[in-house]
Amino acid sequence: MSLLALVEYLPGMLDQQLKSDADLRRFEYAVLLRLNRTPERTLPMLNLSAATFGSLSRLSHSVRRLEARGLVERRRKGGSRYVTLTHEGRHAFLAAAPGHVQEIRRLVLEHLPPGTAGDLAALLAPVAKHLGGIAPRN
Amino acid sequence: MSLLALVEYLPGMLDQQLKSDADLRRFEYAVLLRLNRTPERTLPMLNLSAATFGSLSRLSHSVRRLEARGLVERRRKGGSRYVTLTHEGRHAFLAAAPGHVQEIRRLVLEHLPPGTAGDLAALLAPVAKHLGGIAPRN
DNA sequence: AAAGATTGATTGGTCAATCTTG
DNA sequence: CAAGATTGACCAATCAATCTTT
Repeated sequence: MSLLALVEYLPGMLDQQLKSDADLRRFEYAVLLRLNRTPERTLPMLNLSAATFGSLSRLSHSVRRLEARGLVERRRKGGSRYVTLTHEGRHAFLAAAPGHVQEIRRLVLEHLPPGTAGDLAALLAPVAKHLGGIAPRN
Repeated sequence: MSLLALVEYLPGMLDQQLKSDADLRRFEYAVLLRLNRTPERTLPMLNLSAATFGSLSRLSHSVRRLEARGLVERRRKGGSRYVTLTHEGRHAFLAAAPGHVQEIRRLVLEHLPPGTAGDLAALLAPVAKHLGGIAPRN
């Protein structure tokens, strides 16, 4: 039940913080984060959708908006579409990251019994793995 | 990170199951559940919104739809509005519950290391309590 | 035809403004 | 006026249908 409460509360609260501090949705932040972690700051849509836990359709809409804001660029190459983080996008991500990490710390990590973050990770890792395995790939 | 993955995946998957098996959203299910647990199957909007982790506005929209489907009724009493589960609503809930519980078991509980469900609850309880305490009451 | 990606319609949620009752 | 509740405009996610490149 606590897990379900978290699942209900957390997304909304994280969204609010990101929106008011950086004008980004959680999902948009995840897109920028993944691109920034990648050597060429570039990924094909399909990989990006897997890395962000989102459907291709959701990603496509989201990337269109991010491109309109100048935070990413798209180019076609073969049967795939590559998305690249722009300088402006990188700046937006770097500006948003500390506040967001801090918010997660404030909302979650600080309230775990001391020293149990690793235990929590160990419990949830197999669940996350399973969900990732059966998630709808649309 | 596993927790964040859960928070991304779970809601969508639970919604899908509920929608296809019972034509209900997660939040609507929560509304029916709470009303069903209550002696007179009746609660004022404000209490119901707290019990379902939702804003008053969200609840209001949601209850309007549920009423249109005959699953709940509303009546005004003093400064408050009371929502009551109808027979039809109770049936819908009872029909949906086993499948939903089963889905949670299948997605989450079965993949926790055996005997650790209690540990997980112990870790997350203070976090859930904190989030409940600072959740926006709009 | 298949894989990758996009689009458009619909719908649920959020936010801010508003209504209603005590 | 304050508390409880509703409304409407807007935005993002979902779903199904479609387009494009190999």
